[in-house]
Amino acid sequence: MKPTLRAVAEAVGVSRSTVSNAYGRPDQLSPQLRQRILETARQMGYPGPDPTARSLRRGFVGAVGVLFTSRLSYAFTDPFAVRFLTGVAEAAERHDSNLLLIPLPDDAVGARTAVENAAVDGFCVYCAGDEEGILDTIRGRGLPFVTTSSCPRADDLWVGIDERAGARSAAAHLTALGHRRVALLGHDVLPDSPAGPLRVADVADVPHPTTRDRLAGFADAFAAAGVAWPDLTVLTATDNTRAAGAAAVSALTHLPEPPTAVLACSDVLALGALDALRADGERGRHVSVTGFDDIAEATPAGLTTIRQPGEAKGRSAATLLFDPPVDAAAGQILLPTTLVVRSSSGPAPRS
Amino acid sequence: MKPTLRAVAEAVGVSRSTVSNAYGRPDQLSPQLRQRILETARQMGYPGPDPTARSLRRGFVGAVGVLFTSRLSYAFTDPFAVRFLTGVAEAAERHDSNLLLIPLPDDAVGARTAVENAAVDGFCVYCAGDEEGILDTIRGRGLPFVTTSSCPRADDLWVGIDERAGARSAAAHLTALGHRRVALLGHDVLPDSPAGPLRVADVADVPHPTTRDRLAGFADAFAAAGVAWPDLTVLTATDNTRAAGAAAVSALTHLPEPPTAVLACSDVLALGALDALRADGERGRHVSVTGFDDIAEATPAGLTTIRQPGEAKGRSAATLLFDPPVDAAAGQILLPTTLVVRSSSGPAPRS
DNA sequence: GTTATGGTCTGGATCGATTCAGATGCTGGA
DNA sequence: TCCAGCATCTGAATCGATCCAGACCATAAC
Repeated sequence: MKPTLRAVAEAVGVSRSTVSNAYGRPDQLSPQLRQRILETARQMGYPGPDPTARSLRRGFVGAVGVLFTSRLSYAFTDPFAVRFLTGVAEAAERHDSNLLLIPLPDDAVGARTAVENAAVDGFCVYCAGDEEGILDTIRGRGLPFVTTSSCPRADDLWVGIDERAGARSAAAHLTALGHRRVALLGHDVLPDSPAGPLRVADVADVPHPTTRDRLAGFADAFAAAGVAWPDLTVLTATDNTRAAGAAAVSALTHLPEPPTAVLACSDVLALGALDALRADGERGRHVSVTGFDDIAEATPAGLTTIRQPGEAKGRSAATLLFDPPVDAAAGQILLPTTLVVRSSSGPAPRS
Repeated sequence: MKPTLRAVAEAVGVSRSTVSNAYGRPDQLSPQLRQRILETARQMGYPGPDPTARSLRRGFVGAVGVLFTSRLSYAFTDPFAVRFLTGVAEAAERHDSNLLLIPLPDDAVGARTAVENAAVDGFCVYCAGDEEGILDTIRGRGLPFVTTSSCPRADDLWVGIDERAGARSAAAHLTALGHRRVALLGHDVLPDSPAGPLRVADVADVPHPTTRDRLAGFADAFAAAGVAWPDLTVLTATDNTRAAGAAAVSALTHLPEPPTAVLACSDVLALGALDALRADGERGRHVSVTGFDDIAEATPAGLTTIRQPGEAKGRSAATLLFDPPVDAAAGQILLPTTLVVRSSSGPAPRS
């Protein structure tokens, strides 16, 4: 067993306080004594104050938790999530904090205990499924947190974009190009539905807030162009991955009258859609595709998409957490989005 | 202030032990009492046992630390690191552990304290600069760890590839194609050197173990083809990023007799090299480029590279940490590498 | 020769839980 | 009736530190 601070104190013949001070408050004891303590500690193989004991006494941990929905390994499949994380990491670093990655199990109780058991000073909530439940649990612990998806209370910290408006501009771009018969592609649009086309009575029924807002934005623009919600095809993917996107879209290619465009709720899904359409040959090649996020792969793929600042989102979130603004109004940060037009979108073929 | 377990105990009129058992060992008390305790706890707003106090007493934390060199935000710029992390995350998940991402400052003392202050049950060391110093600090804490770069002691846990052999096969591919005048590209080849060509007296002088091994592997193959070490151009990039790779290579394009191939120590550097060469126009387009890792972007870019299993590496590392093999020999896992030939490499132009 | 002043160092309380040996009361079997 | 056996609950010790009020001593000032 490794020696404790107490053992070092006894070995040197001083009080525990003094040894503690030798590490944490060098100005509280003479340099000579400090030197002697550190030296014997080294000889005894004392690794320094135990981090856990220290945080218990001090009342803070030095880590912020980042909450992800579903399996933790999925967190990294979306490059946008990685960019967000990069931003959080950057800010955490500046505040000498570590990052604790916390996967949220799908079941509500599991998610609850995950949040309750995390040893952290605060949370960044990146896209949690059961947003409300999670947030309540965090509030229950009395820890500060920042959300990045929708539904914050007025006094919550939040950083995000106008999802709906962003989606609307992507869709407007397509309506301007003449597209009317289109498919909207999201993941987990309705709970437990299989990949492919789906009947969604009302956008409001979609549980996942981000997906809901983006679909609503798409619908807005098409409504303005005279295409009502029931006339839009909705596709659901089983995951937010390229492969799942491809799988969902491949169901389309067999239709007698396939849509002239696919509007995806994320770039990974959009890239998957492109994969599926290209596999379909000449016919698929003329289908327009738009994404959302503007991840790095979007550029070489020529994907038209909505750009949102990923690192900035993460950075702002962590910064809000570390230095909460005195003014509650400054606790909500709205980041800009931009429509980036590339080669994946073009005029609708006239029928 | 949030109530503590003690407060709940007093409110219900039972001992603290009993409340503790209500949470941690339901079989130790009657269901009715347990129900009553949980109910009052809820009413009082008790968030459940404090994670920090719990880990102090229990002696374990439920988190593994992942150690990265340099700034944490860099950890995510290399897709290969992300894949490794994905693998670690997957295994950690299965063992109900969280991931604590730990950035290692460049200075030795900073790195030391970072390792000493991390509240974790063990470490995955992903590519640490001052490998030896870091490992000694971990050993000093008496915590288990797994390394992924070289220099393990015989009784250390390790998972990795034969870096040198992998690099050798990439280089052999190029020598077979007739390349003799080539440049080797790594990052931080020598400490604090500016981007571009560099004089390296001996490969052994390169501090970064992975870079050293790969350069040595390149050199092996060229030595076998009659090209001695001093005749190989060595380029250094300031970072392991695409941009830095491009910057390092752009210095080459102005040479009267540019190399016919660039062998990079990583795919991101290789992609940067391609960027720089393409910017150079027709001339650059005929320079062969090879990478290392086989990240996702390598495929669309047509990059010839050495594939190593990223997720598997991470998964094996975490698994070794959680279930240490009884047999010390099983503590070293060697993963395979494969040469993947794509369009970025071709025959050397005859001069 | 006192009294401030200030630098060092100590003791004991405390952070918030878990653990384990043992107290208590109840049931069933001999 | 008595005791073993079981389920239930308690108390005190413990995990490994940090914090704070005060003790102690030496020097400086009046």
